[in-house]
Amino acid sequence: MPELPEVETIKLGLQKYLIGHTIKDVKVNKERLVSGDTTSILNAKVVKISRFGKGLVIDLSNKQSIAIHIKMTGQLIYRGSNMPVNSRPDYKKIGKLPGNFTHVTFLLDNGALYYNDMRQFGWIKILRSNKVKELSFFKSLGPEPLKDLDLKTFQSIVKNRKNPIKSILMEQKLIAGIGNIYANDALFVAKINPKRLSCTLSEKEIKNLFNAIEKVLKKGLETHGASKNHFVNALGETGNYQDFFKVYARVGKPCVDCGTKIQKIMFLGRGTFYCPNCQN
DNA sequence: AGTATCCTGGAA
DNA sequence: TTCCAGGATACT
Repeated sequence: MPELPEVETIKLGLQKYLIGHTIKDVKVNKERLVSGDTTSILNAKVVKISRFGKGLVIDLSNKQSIAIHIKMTGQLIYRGSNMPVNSRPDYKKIGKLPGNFTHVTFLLDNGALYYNDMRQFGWIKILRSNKVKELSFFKSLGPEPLKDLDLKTFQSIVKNRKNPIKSILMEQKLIAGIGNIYANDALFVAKINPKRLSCTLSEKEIKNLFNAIEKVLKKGLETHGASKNHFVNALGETGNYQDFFKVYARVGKPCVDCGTKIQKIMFLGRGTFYCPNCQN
């Protein structure tokens, strides 16, 4: 599921409900997904929640942190102790918590945070706050779009390589946070074929792509993420970006610009969607 | 650059 | 029953 807009949406929700609250207990049902000492965060207060690429970091008052990557099917859902669960609008989708896929539960002084992960690809690492940046995932992250990725940096990333442009967009070491959905849609907005080698892009195309990345990520943020599959926000509610997909998951449907049928191919091991007319 | 891999469920 | 799924990594 989750790419930059989705993880950012979760982050904003967690900030709202967790900051200033104390972790009273941690229950781990799937040891494989968790590393570090869970007792080291008991009675610590949540002071800060950050996102780096598709990763989340919860900083605690005792200089410990919880680093989380939810990968494909992870969910972080908060339920306050005073929320009447059965009446929640998301209850039908999420159901009882903890549920079958709840692998970790953080009990707080104001409720609980549940980590669900059907495919169990995600991870939660508990460690000293000053060690987070040493984790290989965070250490190797490239610049953040909408933040420290400027056009000049983007140009040098693109020009100096002869990889397919789609692989560059999705490479977290080069640019943080873009995954398959937003890579597909950004390439469509910029009218660039996903297979094009990056070094063959003109100045104009690079600029268009840079703007397209901003545009689709901002739309993703505005619509609170894409909930085609498992993504839900910190309250278990779905997002709306799936209603604005340009090409992603729209195989056989008409291109929003020219009406040509959107094609799907397997490329770089991922479903790749494009308009054969607009994206030559 | 391509493929297998960690898992499970839903769609075809 | 087979294939596919938005991630990241470790191989060839």
